[in-house]
Amino acid sequence: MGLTKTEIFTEEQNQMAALLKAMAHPARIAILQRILKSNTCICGDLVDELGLAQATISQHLKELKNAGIIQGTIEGVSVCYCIEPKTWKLLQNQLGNFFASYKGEQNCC
Amino acid sequence: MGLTKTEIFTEEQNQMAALLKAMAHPARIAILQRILKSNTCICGDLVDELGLAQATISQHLKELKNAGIIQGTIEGVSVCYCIEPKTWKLLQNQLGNFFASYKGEQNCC
DNA sequence: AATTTATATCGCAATATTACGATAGATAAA
DNA sequence: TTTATCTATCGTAATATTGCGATATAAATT
Repeated sequence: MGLTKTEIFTEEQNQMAALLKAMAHPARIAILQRILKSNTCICGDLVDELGLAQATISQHLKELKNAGIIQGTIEGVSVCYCIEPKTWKLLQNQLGNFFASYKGEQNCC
Repeated sequence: MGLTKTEIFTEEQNQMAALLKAMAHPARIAILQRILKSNTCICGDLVDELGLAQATISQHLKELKNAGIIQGTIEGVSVCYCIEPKTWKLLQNQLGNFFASYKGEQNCC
């Protein structure tokens, strides 16, 4: 096995899980924080800032890009990464609703 | 390899990644949704509702419990799971701040 | 054209995850 | 006490992830 049974879940559940999974790594959190911090986009400064090899960073960026969380634009020699607004807001809403649907402490546990 | 280099990241980055990772599976999203939906706690109804084997569900519940997202209380023969309010609110805040720190579309990508 | 610079991809090794059958443990019911 | 019920754990197979060196690609500079 080792293969998630996506077919038994809803589209929404699979999508949310995929987006969370793309974010669920400290390096990718750090990359996103770095993009968010600088108002402008981020190129390969990441390799110097995080303590990971260039190949590894490139792989993490690819995962964030594949998930649709960031987008990259070629800017001469380097590539310019920034947040993909559409996905960002979608996930923000989904998570917002999800967490807000918790109605406080119950009386059973 | 295959081992995340947690030592080069901040405590906050590692914690957030760990919590997101615990949620980043459609079955675990479904479990959480089920707990959230019913105002009371949830025992083993999950095995009938989701299309996964009992051992698999138990494993997913364990992961959510280890991450501190849910808690389980033994209730006779069955076990009663519900949200762990502290972790829930922590993650809610962390994610809220994280997503809110995006300052809209920039001019470079 | 040759060189430098920035990023992507390949291939690999180590480790982690997912799923499940089989089985164990623990409480309730008969 | 025996049986039924519910959940946890073990063991295992299939697959995925993480990290990196080596190498490829592609644009800019000399």
